[in-house]
Amino acid sequence: MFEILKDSPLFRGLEQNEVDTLINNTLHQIKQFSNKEVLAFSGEKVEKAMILLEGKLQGEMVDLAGNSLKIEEIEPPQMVAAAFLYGPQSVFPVNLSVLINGKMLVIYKKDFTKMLSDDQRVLNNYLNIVSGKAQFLSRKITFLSFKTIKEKIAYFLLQNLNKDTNIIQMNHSQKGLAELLGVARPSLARTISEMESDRLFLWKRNLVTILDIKAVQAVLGK
Amino acid sequence: MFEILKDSPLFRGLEQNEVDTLINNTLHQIKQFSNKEVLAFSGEKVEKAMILLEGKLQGEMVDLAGNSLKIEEIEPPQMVAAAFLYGPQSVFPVNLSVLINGKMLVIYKKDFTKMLSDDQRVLNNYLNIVSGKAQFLSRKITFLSFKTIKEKIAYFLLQNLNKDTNIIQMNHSQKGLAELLGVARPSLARTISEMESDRLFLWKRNLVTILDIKAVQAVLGK
DNA sequence: GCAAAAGTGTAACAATTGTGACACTCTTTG
DNA sequence: CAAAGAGTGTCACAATTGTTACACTTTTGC
Repeated sequence: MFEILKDSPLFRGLEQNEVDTLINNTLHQIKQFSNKEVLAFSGEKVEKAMILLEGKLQGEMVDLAGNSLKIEEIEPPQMVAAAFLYGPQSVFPVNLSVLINGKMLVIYKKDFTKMLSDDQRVLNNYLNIVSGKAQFLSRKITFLSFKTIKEKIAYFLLQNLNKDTNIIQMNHSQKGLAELLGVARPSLARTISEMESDRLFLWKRNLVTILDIKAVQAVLGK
Repeated sequence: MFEILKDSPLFRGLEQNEVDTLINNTLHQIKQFSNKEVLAFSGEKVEKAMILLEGKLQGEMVDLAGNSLKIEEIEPPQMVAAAFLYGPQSVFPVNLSVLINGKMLVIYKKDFTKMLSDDQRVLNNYLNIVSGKAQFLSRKITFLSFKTIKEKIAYFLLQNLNKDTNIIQMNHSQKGLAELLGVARPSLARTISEMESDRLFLWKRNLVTILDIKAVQAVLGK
C-alpha cells in the first residue's frame, strides 16, 4: 500500500503485508498539504495520529512579536506530534507548518489506540518513539541553556561532527541555524567570525572544517 | 505493602491489593538515600525504573563552569526519569540529587517491562506519564525561549496564578526561581524591583499579589 | 534565644547580545 | 542569461544581562 510506512519507526519489525493489514483494519485518511500552509497552531488539541508520507514539515514556536524558534524539521516517514497525542495536556506545543508539499496518513486517536492494542510490537515502537521525543526535547533544553553563542556553536559542532574527517556538513543556513539556536542572525555571524579568527574552524557555506578540536571542546569546558 | 504506591500515576485505576500483587510478582528493591547525595550523573545509563516513596529529589543540569539550571523537583509518588528508560538514548539528562532524605522503589528494566506487559492499565498509565513528561519538557522550552527576564517572570506568574484571588503563593525562593529561569539572581531581583515600580505586582517573600494583570499579560503580548 | 547559614536588595561596572542598516554574493527561476 | 530572492559579512549603537561586592534581613539548627 504505502511502502514507505514499513520504514517508519512505528512499524519497525513488521513485514509489508502486516503493515498493510494493520492499516486496512484501521480507519484512516490521506491528507494533502501544500507550501507555506500552517497545518496546526500551537495550543490546538491533538486528536489524530499523523505519519508523514511525503514532503517536509517544521515545528516552530512563534511569539507574539513574530520571533520564531525552530524546534525541529519532520521528514517521512516520521510521526508528527507523537508525544502529544496522549498525556494530560494533548495540545500542539508549536506551530506546524509546511516546508515542502506532500501528504500524510491520518488516524484518529480512538482508532490509533485500537491499533496499538492490536499489535504489541507497534505499541513497543510507539513507546520508544515517545521516549525518544522526550529525549530530543531534553537535549534541546541542554542546548538552550547554554548561555553564550560561542557555547551553542561549539556544542552544535561537536554534536554533528564526523570524527574521522573533522568536517561538518551543515544542513542549515546561518539564518536557519540562528533560529535553531534562538539567537539573532548577525550576532551568530559575528561570533562565527570571531571563532574563525581564533583558528577554531573554517566555515565555508555548507562546510565547516574543525582546525582545533581541543579549543572547540574547551569552549564548553570552562 | 506501600500504600503510597496506589496514588502513583503508574498505578492509577488499580486497587491496593492489585498493586501489591503486581509488586510482589516483580523483582524489586528499596533504596535509601540521604541528603546532598547525587544519585545519578548526567549521561549515566538508566537501567532501572524508580518510584519515589519518601523524600524529595531534584534534577538539574550542571555545566562545567558549575552553573546549574534546575529542571524539576520530584516528589512521591512520582516516577524518576520515566521518559528515559526506553528510547534510543536511555541516559540521565540531568544530575539527580537529593533534597530531602527518603527512599525509593527500584525495579530493573527487564522486570519493569514484564510488569508493563502483565497489566494493560499500567502500560496505559506509563504511556501517559511519558507523554506528560514530553509535554513538561516542551513547556520548559517555551519558558527558556522567552528572551527577556520580564517575559519569563510574566509567564511564570500567569502560569501559577490563582485567578480568583490574583495572588500567587511562591514555592521557590528568588534564588531558586533564578535557577529555574536560568538567569543570574541579582538580575532577577533587579527586574522584579523594576516591575514593582511599574505597579505590575507586589512581591513579598512568598506571596505575590498581581496589581495590574493586563499589564502583566502585555509583557508577553508585544 | 542566639549564632550561623541562607536569602534579599542594591549598586557600579563589564560583557554579551540584539537592532537596523547596507553592500555584497549566491542561488533560483522564468 | 537576467532579475529577483535569499543568504552573508559587517558596522555602530542600544539594550539587556551578568559579575562582584556588601550591607541587611530572615530562617534554621542547636
